Amino acid sequence: MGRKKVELKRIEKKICRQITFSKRRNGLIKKARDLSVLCDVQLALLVFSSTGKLYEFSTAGSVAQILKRRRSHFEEKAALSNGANDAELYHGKYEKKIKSCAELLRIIHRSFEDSNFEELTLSDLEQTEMQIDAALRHTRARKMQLMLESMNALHEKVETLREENQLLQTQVSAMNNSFETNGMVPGSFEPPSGFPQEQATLSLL
Amino acid sequence: MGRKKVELKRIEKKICRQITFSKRRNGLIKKARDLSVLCDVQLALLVFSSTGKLYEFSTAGSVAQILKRRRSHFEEKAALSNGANDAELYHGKYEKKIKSCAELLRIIHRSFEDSNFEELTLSDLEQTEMQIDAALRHTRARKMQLMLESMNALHEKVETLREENQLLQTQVSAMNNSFETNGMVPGSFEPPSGFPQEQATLSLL
DNA sequence: AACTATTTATAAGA
DNA sequence: TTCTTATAAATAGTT
Repeated sequence: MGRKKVELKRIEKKICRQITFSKRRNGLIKKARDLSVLCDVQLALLVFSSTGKLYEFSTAGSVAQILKRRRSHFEEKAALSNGANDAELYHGKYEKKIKSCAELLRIIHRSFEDSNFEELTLSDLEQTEMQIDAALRHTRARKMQLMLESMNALHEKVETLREENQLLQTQVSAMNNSFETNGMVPGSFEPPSGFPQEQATLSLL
Repeated sequence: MGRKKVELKRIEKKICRQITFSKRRNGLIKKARDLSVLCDVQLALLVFSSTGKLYEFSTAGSVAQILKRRRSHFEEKAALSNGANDAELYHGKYEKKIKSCAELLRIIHRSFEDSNFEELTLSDLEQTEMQIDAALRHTRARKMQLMLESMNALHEKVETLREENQLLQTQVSAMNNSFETNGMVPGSFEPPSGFPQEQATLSLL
């Protein structure tokens, strides 16, 4: 629609490309807006120019809302094809949980790769979103718990070793003294250099 | 562009609305594709029909890729508007880091407590959302890094102490032997019970 | 940025 | 749904 027909291929002249981009981007956004008004639909349009600039348009106030809705959409689909329920996910036996996790991953994967979204209904979206979010927090919390337990165990180990060490050092000193008071050659069993008192090195922890 | 001009308002007749939706949706996608080809840009288009069906179009293979790029985009933006850059955040001085965090918290607080919360535009809020989300992931990543560093340091400390310990034990044994060969009372400097060999206790770590 | 000759999209009808 | 076609809208090249 112009003075002459244009080929559908990248416009080589940079200036022309930029001008066309500007014109057509506005046109596209106008058409998107018209569509949303005329047909009462929500939509979002994201455009990255060749220079990396981002142009966004959406009805529904914000692109984020559309993306959220999109996420819910997929989550619902996942929920429908999901065999595992809450109880299994959170209170089941070990095998069940593992199975559920694998299931969950599989479902998530499928959700984001499949193309037949048409089969989804909207009824349980919110609930599914909550479930996945809960699963995420659950996983994170468990991870943190394990890490902290591990660190506590390490701290205890360090303390135990340090105490044992101190006792041994005391012993060595006492024995050296004993040697001395018995007129023997002292010093031969001093701790080798490179093993100092080990007291102020743990500031990082 | 049709037999007559249409008003820009919701089409009331459902049948007409659906037909128009179908036509214009296709038109919009075609225009989007043309724009991406002619001007060498990446874009994504998400449309939810009034019946809840999702229609997606994107260049770049998948919508997910565009969304990922969008996320990166906002993260960069957040990083730029944040006084501290990556290097500063990770290797900067304490004060700088604290300042950045305090700044962030202040912004978040302001966002949620100000009486003119209502006056913020949706795009403001969306940007804030993206920035906070980026900060969250940043914080999590940093936390993990520090925890893993800390655990590594602890493991090293344990190893060091264990070696030192072994050396001391060897010393004590040697000294006891020395006492013995010199006809003195042995055993008085044996390690007290409760300090066993400490060899197989670290399976957890 | 504005103009305008053309092409393109599409509303209504079949 | 699909096609047809009159007409509205978008826009390529120009100024």
